[in-house]
Formats: sequence, C-alpha cells, structure tokens
Amino acid sequence: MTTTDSKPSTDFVRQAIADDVAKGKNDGHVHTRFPPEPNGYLHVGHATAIALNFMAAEEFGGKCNLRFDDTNPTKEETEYVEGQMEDIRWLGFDWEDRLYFASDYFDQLYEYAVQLIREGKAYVEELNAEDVREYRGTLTEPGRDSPYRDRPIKENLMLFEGMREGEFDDGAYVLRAKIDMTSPNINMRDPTMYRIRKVEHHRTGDEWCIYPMYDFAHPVSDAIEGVTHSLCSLEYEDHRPLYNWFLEELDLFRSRQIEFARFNMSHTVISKRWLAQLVDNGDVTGWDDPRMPTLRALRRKGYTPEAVRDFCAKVGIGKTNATTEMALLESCIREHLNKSALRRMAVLKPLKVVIENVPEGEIDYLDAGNNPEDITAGTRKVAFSRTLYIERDDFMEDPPRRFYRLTLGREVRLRYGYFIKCTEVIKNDSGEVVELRCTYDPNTRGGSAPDGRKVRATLHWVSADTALDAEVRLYEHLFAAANPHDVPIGGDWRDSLNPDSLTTLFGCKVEPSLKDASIGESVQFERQGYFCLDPDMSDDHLVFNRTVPLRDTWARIQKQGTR
RNA sequence: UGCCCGGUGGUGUAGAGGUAGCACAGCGGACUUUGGCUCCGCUGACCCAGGUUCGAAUCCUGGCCGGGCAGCCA
Repeated sequence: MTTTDSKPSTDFVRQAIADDVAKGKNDGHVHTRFPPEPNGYLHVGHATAIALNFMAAEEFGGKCNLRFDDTNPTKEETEYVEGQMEDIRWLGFDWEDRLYFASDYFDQLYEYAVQLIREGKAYVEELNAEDVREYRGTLTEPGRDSPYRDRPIKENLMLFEGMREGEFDDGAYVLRAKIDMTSPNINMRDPTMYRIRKVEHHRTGDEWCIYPMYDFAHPVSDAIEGVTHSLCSLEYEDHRPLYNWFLEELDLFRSRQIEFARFNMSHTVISKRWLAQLVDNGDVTGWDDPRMPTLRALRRKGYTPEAVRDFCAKVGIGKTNATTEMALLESCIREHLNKSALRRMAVLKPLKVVIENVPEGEIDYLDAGNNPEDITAGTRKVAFSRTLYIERDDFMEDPPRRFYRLTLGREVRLRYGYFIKCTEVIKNDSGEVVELRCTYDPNTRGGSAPDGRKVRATLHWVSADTALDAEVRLYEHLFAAANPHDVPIGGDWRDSLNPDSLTTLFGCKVEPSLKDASIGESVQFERQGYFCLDPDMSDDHLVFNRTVPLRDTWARIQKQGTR
C-alpha cells in the first residue's frame, strides 16, 4: 500500500478520532472534556491531558468542556476548583461557557439509577463493605451472588428512596448494578453505583447524602454533554466494558472511551498523593514551591505556558508506561526564553574588581543590547566605573588547561564594555582572593579592539556604583534519583530527595534596570540562566528564581576533567 | 493462578507488508562580544523464537518481560 498524500503523523488517539469522523460517526462531530477531580492542584501530567483534550477537539473542529468530577465530597474543595481553573487558563485553554460539574447531574443520575432499578438492573445491597469484598471473589476466583441480589424491585425502590432521604447511616446500604458476579473482569461483578455519605458537598451542600460512584457518574455525564470521545488514562481500560454497559442499558448517547498512558517525569514525583506528602512533610514550602512539578510551581519558577504546551506536544502520547526526562522540559523553556527574554547582567557570587586607570567617581554609560535574538528589543545603558563586580568563578589564580576567563596578567572582555587586564590579586589573611586590581584599555570601548586583537572570554559584570542587591534562589532537581520510587529494599522514596534542590544566594549584585521587572517576567542573566522575580520580593528586597540555567559547556569540560 | 493492556536508540515518539525517521540527551566540529544561540557531523533501537511472504518493527503462533485490576476512591 502506498500513499501519495503524506498524512501528518498523529498519535493513536487522534487516529481513532479521525477514523470515527471518517466513518461519519456522530455526524463527524468531535467533543471532548477534561474531567479533573478538585482534590489538589494540577501538575505537568495534567497538562498533557489538558492539551490532548483541548487540542484534539480544536483540530477536529470541536469543543472541549471543563467538567469537575466532584462525586466524592469527602475529598473535594472549592479552593481546588478555582486553583485548577486558574492553571488551565494560564496554560492558554478556554472552555468558554462550558464549565460543568458532575454534581450538576445529581438529579439526572438519581433518575437513571431509579430507571435501572425498575428494569431489574440494579439493587440495594445491605452486606457491609467487608462482606461485599468477600462475595466479590478474587482475581482468580469468581464471585458469588449477594443474598440481596434478587430483592424485589419495589423493595429496592423503597430502600433507595430511603437512602436518599437520609434514613440510613453511612455504609448501611449501597446501590449496585446487577451485572455478573462471575465475570473475569472484576469491574463487572455488580459494581457499586451509589454510597451513603452524610457530608457536605462543596456545591450541593447538604442537599444529598448519597453520592454516585465514578463508574456510574462518568459515562452518564459524558453522554449528557454529548462527549464523543472520552479520553482517560490506562487504568480505566478494564472499566470500559462497564462504561459501555451503563450507556447501553440506559440507552444514552454512545460516548467512546479511549485510554492513553499516564505521564511520568524523571527526578520528581507526579501523583497528587506523593506531592501532598512532600507538602505535609515540609520538604517543600507548598504546592507552589518552584521545585514542585505543579503548574503553579512551574509558573512561579518562570516557566511560560508556551513552553509547557510545546513540551506536551513533544512528549506525545502513547500506551506504554513511559517516563519523560526532565531535560526535555528544560530544553522547551530554554528554547522559548532564548527568543523572548530580555538580557540583563547579574553577578551571583561577586568578586570586587578595581580598574586602576578609571578615575574615582567617573561613570561611563555604555550601550547594551537587550536581546541578540531580537533586535527590536532595543538597547539600554549600563554603567561602567572604577569599582565593579565580576563572578568569582570567572577568575582563577591557577587556571587549568581550558580555562579562558580571567587570571593574573590575562586580558578578557567585559560584556558590552572594555577589555580589562588583571594586574594584581589581593587576598585576605586566610589566603582568599578578595579583590582584583585591573587596568582597562580605553580603545576597546564597546568590546572590540581597533588593533584587531582578540580575547578568549567575555565576562558579565556590574558597576558597584549602580548595582542593586538581590536574593537569588537556585533550583535543581527535587530528587537526585531519576526514579525516586526505585528505591533499595528497606528504603523510602523520600531518601533520594536532593539536599541541594534549593540554594539561596544573598548579596548578589544586579544591574539597576532589574528594579523595573515585574513578578514572573522572564529575564536572562547573561551567561547564567533565565530568572524571574518571585512574589516573595518587596520594595526594598529583590528576590529572583532561577527558571533554568543556560547550557554550560565549561561545566561539562570540568566534569570530563574530573573523571 | 484469572482478565485486560503494552514492549522501536539512554529517554520520549513516528512507522499500518517495501531504505527504521524525528526530538531530547550524549560525543565531535564550525561560528561566536553570552563556554548561550545557531549550523554541521557522529554514536545509538525494532524483547525472544518460530511461521506466513519475494519481502515483517508491522500479520499469525508460542514464549519472555513490564504495567493495571479484588474502594462504599477517581
């Protein structure tokens, strides 16, 4: 078989949708939904699902609903509803007027349950949870029919009504679908449809004391909304027959469930459960701690929605349990910020430099480009004066082979400035280098020598006369191990928490234009990385987060020398 | 031991009977007023065994390995 027209290669979900459209199913309409449970904050894993649902719908000319799956009031809160909506909007997706809640359908769900009871397809169970488990059988043995399975319809109706009226305690009764207790698929062994929970629901208050289970609520909700393709994660594969059973028995719109693999990423944990533990243990400062893989944490750290969406596209979608390297995420944010972020100079670990042939009190204002990738970003002035700071790491008294930066007697360039040559090294009593004396060449203003001589290195720097003090927070992987759960026997997944995941630097020296930055706005500190102001800042205290460091070839060379 | 799903370079993902591609990572080089960016090159994969076929990553059979399922969670 040959194809002359090259179809854009797509993932299997989009292919399945395309097949349905081609067959004229649902008159070619496509409608999806993103159905989070409001019991925590969204993370990058959710981002891939959000992107899949919204993008796929759009690609096929359809819409995507946002539907909160709020059928378990003991775990769900309004705070999370709002937080999740904020995160999805930030990502750049719009559900327009299609904001729904499974709880919107509680009345209809109840009616459908009654219908199934009337048709003899559901019954009220009064075995306790333990006995139900016992009757269910095991993975290898079939289950047995409950003694209440053949309760008369009238009685079921009365009891279910009683459940709804609050006549019984939590756990006293449960409504079950009557399917097949011997099914090899355990989900079909008379699954629970409703349980009694006398707790307040975040939206319906105390209107209800019985709540539908996911397996019942989800297909019905999808059908009510006309969702053509219900995308969910792999663990629901075994639930698909049940999903279809409800739609068929109730004769509802036939939504199609398609499962895809859940997202995993190296050097972190993804599930809400583990993340909550990190928050509770105080391993991080909260759900928005920049080391977390949550969307609000990434946002605070300086990630852009464009980069996260690009990441989702590059990760793709499959059916194998896969773990994406965090390096891919980092490359996505670097790619976006390289094009968009303004360049600034900031010295993280300052070393004082005195340019001896610059007179005291004299300040020279030099032009500095704001972004070499985008000339329309313009230029700014940076001050050059007798005393300035350079990075400690940019000077070595006894440099190794491939160290091109400053050392005694060597000439280097100050970015946008002049060539300087180190003439003297000043140390304190313990032998630490505390100051450098240098001379500059006035003929190299702007950074090039009229006589054509070259320097191997260009250093970033700031004038001591105009520099601002700042706190800078450097982040690294939260976990040292690629897979924190891959732990030796007897170990704990938290054992591989990286003790250096946060390094806080005080007394950093940054150029004054950074005073005008706004919280979250990305800038590149030249030669170092991308940074943004953290909300922890105040009028007289700048706090920057490092979003991601620049690729560092020198660090790699050093590492090679080490081994 | 029952049922379901899945195995393509280090990682992720294409491939639908006809040259195994892309991205990230790694390595080397060019360029460079960021040891950044960009550009060029390289390394590197179809779980195994049979079968069908002129031809198999793809279809069939059998193994092996991995994941999921026994909530009144989602």
